Amino acid sequence: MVKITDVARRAGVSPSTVSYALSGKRPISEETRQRVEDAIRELGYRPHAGARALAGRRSNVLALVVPLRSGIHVPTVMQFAVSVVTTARRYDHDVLLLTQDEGEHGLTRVADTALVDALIVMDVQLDDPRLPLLRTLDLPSVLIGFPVSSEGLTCVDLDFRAAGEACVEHLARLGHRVVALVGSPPEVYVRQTAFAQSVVQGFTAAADRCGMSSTVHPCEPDAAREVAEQLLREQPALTGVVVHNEPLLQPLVDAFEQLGLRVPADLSVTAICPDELAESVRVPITSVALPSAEVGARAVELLMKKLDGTAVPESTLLPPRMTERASTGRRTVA
Amino acid sequence: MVKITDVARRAGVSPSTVSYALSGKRPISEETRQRVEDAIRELGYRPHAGARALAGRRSNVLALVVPLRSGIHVPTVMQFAVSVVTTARRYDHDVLLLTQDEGEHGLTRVADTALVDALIVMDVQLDDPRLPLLRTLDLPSVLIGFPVSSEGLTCVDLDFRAAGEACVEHLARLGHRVVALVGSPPEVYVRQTAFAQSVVQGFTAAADRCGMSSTVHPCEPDAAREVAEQLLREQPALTGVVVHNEPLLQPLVDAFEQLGLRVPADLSVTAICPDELAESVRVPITSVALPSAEVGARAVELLMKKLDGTAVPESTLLPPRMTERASTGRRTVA
DNA sequence: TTCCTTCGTCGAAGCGCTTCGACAGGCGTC
DNA sequence: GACGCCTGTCGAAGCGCTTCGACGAAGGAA
Repeated sequence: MVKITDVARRAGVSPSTVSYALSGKRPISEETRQRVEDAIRELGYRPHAGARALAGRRSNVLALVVPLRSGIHVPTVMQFAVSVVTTARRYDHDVLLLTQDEGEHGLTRVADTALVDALIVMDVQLDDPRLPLLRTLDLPSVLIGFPVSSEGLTCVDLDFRAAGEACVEHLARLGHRVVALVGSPPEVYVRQTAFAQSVVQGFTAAADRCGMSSTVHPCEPDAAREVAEQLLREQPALTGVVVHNEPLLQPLVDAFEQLGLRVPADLSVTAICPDELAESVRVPITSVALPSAEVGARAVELLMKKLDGTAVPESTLLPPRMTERASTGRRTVA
Repeated sequence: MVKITDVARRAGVSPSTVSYALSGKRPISEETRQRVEDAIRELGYRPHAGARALAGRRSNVLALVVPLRSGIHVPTVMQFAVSVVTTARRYDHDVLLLTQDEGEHGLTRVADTALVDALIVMDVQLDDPRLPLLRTLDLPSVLIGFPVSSEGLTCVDLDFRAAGEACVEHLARLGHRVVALVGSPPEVYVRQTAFAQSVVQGFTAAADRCGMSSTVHPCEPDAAREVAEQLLREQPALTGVVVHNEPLLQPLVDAFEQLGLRVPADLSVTAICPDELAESVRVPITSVALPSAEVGARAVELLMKKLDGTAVPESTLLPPRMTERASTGRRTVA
């Protein structure tokens, strides 16, 4: 293994000079820096991560806690994780993967052993048991999602409330008067996951504001047909649907069509989902994008600022971005 | 931060004794061990990961390289990753997440900086550019999937060839004579991904051996309808289908039914996919399980053995496990 | 009894890096 | 010209842990 003393000898300087040339924490003359860089290249030097972490009190590793529970959309999680890793690499950090099942112990462990410098926690619940811990831990952290109170924490997410509103308002502008929200599976609401509730709130508030009649339907991933039938039965005047349930989107559209409704002629459908998904449905769906990659990148950027000692806002709500596609149209008077 | 000297003082022993009590690398009297453990508990001691890595030349971290490319089934990857993390934790290791886009540099980097002790590489291609690197790197590694030659490497995977055979043989036993394989998207074959090719080989070989007529159809994820139509047009005598393409499974079954074929009365369908998926289709599918969790666990176990210095077999092929469900039946003579 | 082991513990020497204080030399200022 | 002040570099002191060699005590073999 080639170490810093080898580089120093080769460049004709002291190890500390090599270190400073690398970190830029003290001025080094251009000429010396060049010699050091050459030596590093020639010897193929790579600083030892453990030694660096020990002496520098920074491991340059972030922990990412991913959810495992049912009802979450796996590709979205994965896309998020990849974006976190990619962004972290741009800041010369690596990412340690933790699963939710180690729970709070996992967080304490990686924090206490100084394995990581900071934490990213996904799938935060309104009243998440990890919050007190995160508040006392002296590691910086960023949460994906919003608990009841984000006081003393840093949270990022799509503004789901605004997303719900945007869908309704879009339908309102198109003349629809009766709308339904087909939501996540019931267990997601029972868990009090913030984002699911926010959508409901935004949806309901906007519908009320626009004087529309609205209903909400939590829904299991394989219950497309039943929900479609139920909706038509209970709400014959329904002309607008908002879907906030990724795996259900395509089946639900299929079910409506099988029940004789044309999209968008008879029924306008909007969704809150990744753009990719919205575009892959047979009738491309007008949707508010679920920007996992952006959220991931943003989370890392916030964390880097915090590690620098820069203050960051407690909450970062990404504004919804709606893309009109083929699945929505003006209400045709029956 | 509480450190080993604090523990030592509290227990009335030297730091080295604490270290040995913890690692078990030298005999320690029961009484001393007890005092040390008490001190650790009382003080809440956690060894510093960096210091440990520096002195002990082991970071207790594994790198997991996950694929990002199109055509792979994301939930399967995720399930695999989770299983790797869970198993690694059982051996007191953590998992660093690397994405494929850092490529070989990522591997060299984490190896050279001694950030990790070992590597798990997913989505290996027949002629993977990373192979020479993995052979020369002195870190132990395990590959998921099989390249052309696994010489000097350690590879684990489902025995995809046998899986392909099992599907065909199952159909053969049921009296089917004309079968088709609906495979992964063309790009997967172009990339020479081993597992996809193995399925084709097994499928074809078994069909030949059984005197069946067989064809193979790589297929894009959204081309269900087209493929179904094409199959019926080009092979009117077709009565058995093997699907090796997760996202396509449900749509393909739907398409067949829409074309007037009942499953399994008119057409028997088998698949190679996660059990979970096979069970979630409207007609539960007879399938060979894609045991991501087992593969992940096995990969970690092999790695742990290698880290111990134990020799392990170069290739570990998990035998296919087939579960009969509702989608296959005896061929009804037309 | 003597000698050789084994057991249980300690002290000290590192692991490879960062960082602090020091200092030499060059510059601008009054 | 004396002074202070940057600029650029060095040496040394750790960071918290593991491990090696040493050593006293206890036990067994001869």
